[in-house]
Amino acid sequence: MKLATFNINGIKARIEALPAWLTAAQPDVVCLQEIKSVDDAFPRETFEALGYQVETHGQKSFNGVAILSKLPLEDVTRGLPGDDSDEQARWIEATVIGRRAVRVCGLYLPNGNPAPGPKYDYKLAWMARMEARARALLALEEPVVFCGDYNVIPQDEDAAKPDQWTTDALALPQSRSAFRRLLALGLTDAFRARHSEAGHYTFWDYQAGAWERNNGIRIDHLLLSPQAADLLTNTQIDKQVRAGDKPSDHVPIWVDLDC
DNA sequence: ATGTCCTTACCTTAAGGA
Repeated sequence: MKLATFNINGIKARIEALPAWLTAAQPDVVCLQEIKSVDDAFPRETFEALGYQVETHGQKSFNGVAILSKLPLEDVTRGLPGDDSDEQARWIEATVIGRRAVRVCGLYLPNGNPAPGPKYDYKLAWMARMEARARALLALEEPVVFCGDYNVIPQDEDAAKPDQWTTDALALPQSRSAFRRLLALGLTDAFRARHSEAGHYTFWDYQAGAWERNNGIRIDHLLLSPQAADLLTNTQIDKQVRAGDKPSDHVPIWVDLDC
């Protein structure tokens, strides 16, 4: 089962680049972030024609997540538990029926800038809610994958220029600490488990020639429950997508699970 | 380097978010 995550920065703007990557990469399951679309406006037919079931959790203008899957999906749920007043569309779950059933959580973690401030408070509260949800799913002792745009640079080696991020919500100690708490639950950062060296990124800002200078950061992650980690056979970042026509500022990252 | 891109609304131009 090839399972990917991709922050597309607007489904309308990526209506050519996303199908092109799907056709080339052939993932079984894709979690999308920042679809920036309400459910009714999502161009589902484009992806159904490529063989994908489409489940969206959108909102107007901002945020919005979706799951595309060539394998059957069951028990789709929308929204991160823990705050009924939260109206931001940043979380979707589904069970993928492959040779084994895998619970997939697609997430778009709040950016949190400027920090300190209410946006940073929201980020940290959201991460605490995610920790609680992860704890509940881990108790099932089944394969679970938490994938998406975490808006967290886990360590300095995950940024080309870590000095540029020291006061940013993506790299502040509280953000990194909350990310480490997820790992401490028993989750595995799939990419870091297979690639120990520095210099692998999933995001390059549109500004200031970040791509041309390879001034990137690694903020898109797939965290695996122990039962999913046991099935991990491969994981890669599709960096070349950033050099394509009309690219997102993020690129896809994926895992292969033996199931 | 105040450097770009996407979306929406106040819609041929600016603002908010990232």
